[in-house]
Amino acid sequence: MPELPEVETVRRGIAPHLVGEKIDRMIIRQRQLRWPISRTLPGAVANQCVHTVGRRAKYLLIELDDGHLIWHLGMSGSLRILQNLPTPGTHDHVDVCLKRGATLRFRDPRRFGSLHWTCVDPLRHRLLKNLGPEPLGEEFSGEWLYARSRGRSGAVKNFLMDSKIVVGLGNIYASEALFEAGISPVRAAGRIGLDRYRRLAEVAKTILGQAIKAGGTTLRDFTKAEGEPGYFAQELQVYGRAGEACSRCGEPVRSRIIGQRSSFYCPQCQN
DNA sequence: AATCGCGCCTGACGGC
DNA sequence: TGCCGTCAGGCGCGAT
Repeated sequence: MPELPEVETVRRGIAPHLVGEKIDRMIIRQRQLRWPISRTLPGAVANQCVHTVGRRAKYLLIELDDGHLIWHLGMSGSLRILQNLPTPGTHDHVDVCLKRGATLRFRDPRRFGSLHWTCVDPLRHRLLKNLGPEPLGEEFSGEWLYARSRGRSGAVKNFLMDSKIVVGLGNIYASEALFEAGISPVRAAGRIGLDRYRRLAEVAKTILGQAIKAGGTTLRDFTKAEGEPGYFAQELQVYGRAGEACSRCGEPVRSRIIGQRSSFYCPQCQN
């Protein structure tokens, strides 16, 4: 389940192998992802050079001569750079073959990922145009959260995971940030003060920054571009730790479903 | 405008 | 051993 740090790790892993390279061809074995891949995509990208590999939220933006690939890994997607091309497995849906021989291979067992092509500003694409600020950017702050949360009665965890409020805070990091900030995940977003939101924004930035530095969380399907796992899973304080002692007070960590998502928190430390 | 629930899909896991 | 039901999970979307 790639979250933002994982996607950023993938971006950094594949970028050096792609930038400046020319695409020979694209092979699509399975079009039916979250949205069907356009039939015209392979023809559109052939013989184009890669200029940059960027990211907006969890979307990777691969800039070519005449447009951008907008690539989402869903929850089980991976992108690998391969020099010697093994026979594709059942879930290896897309290959981007470069002229000089390397291949970018997309594997996605659950097919929640997506791949789009756009010839205009990718930030204007329907999937990107309404996204909130990047969590590591300056626009994202306690003040921002406070202002946007006034009058909202829903649980703060759902508020944090709303991509119009801030992107890249998925289920894992939302739980972790709320634990660090000492805020109950079910507290109404509109009933949290500025000081607590400042703390929340601060810890969110710290946690995401540390996770990126560590190379992303390792859970189930995730591995970095080169294949080795990230090393952040051991740093998670509450996620996936129901029943274990809270690292701060020793009370058992609890889990419950909030907004159809499993959530983890310490009933003693978070209120 | 905010909020809620759905559905896409497969692998892992538990129960029998 | 094998089969089956259940669940997780990102996130856009339609309904309320």
